Amino acid sequence: MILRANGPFDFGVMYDFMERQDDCLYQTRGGKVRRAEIFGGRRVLFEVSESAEPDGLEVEILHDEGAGECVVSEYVADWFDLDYDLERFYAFARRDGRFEAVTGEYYGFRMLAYVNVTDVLVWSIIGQQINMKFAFELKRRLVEYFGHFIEYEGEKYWIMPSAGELLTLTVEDMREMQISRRKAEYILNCAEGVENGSLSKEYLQSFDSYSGAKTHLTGVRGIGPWSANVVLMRTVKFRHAVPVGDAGLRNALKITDGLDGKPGAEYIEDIISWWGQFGAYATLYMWRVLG
DNA sequence: TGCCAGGGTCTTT
DNA sequence: AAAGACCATGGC
Repeated sequence: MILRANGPFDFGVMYDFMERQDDCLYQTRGGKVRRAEIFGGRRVLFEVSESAEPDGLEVEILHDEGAGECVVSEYVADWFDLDYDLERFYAFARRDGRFEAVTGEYYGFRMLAYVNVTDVLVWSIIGQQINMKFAFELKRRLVEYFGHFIEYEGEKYWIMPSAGELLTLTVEDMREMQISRRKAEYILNCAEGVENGSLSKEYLQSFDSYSGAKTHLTGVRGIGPWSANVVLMRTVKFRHAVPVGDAGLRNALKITDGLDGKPGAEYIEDIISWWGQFGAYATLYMWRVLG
């Protein structure tokens, strides 16, 4: 089946981006992306690739234990953020010189969302203050510990464990994976929140204001302003959300603004205020400045 | 080698 | 309110 985006979309640009990540929950090969998921206990493996039609993508289900096309297409649309009116961001970006090069080079690039709230919470904790390569390795160890995968054509496609399963871990279990003691505590704390509903996707989506949701998230131990904004940006899709203090964003601003050193908090706050409802996409494109 | 990495909490000034 | 210590470890 073919899905179409609300405005510009370039699967090739997305693929190049995804290829450079090392997320164990999807696999890139030969221009196609494969992912296994579980919906209501039914596992499914699907493949996403370039479509013949412009601004769209092709979805093919390779293995299905009863999830159905509808659920998968909804998932993919969410994952690639196909519903966002990207042209509106581009219209804004034309008034900010920082984006001149990147919006041209990466035209049709959209946010790669985290559909699964447990996934984004774990990532926003593991990803705190360590290099990305190591962070992806830690996530891989955590995921593979639970042994959920679909095997297809001799390859394993891993599935994120549920929050309930994460709760069966101890801090010591995660220490053996080289996850720090603090982060292990944070992960358990967040898994508990997903289980009891205080961090469920439904609940986070029920906030009608960005600041209300942010206040709720930062009240959770282990979730600071950076992590809260990662969750709000990439899962709940509040378009104002910017991971304040993000090292990549600061490095990018240093380049685009020709600064001598990294910008301070005040400097960034002013820019975020200017970006307004385009903050999330502005951040994504700023990250592309770094290559 | 030493600093940095897509930070956060807890303790001290 | 703001600044510092500490966490942990790999990458470059």
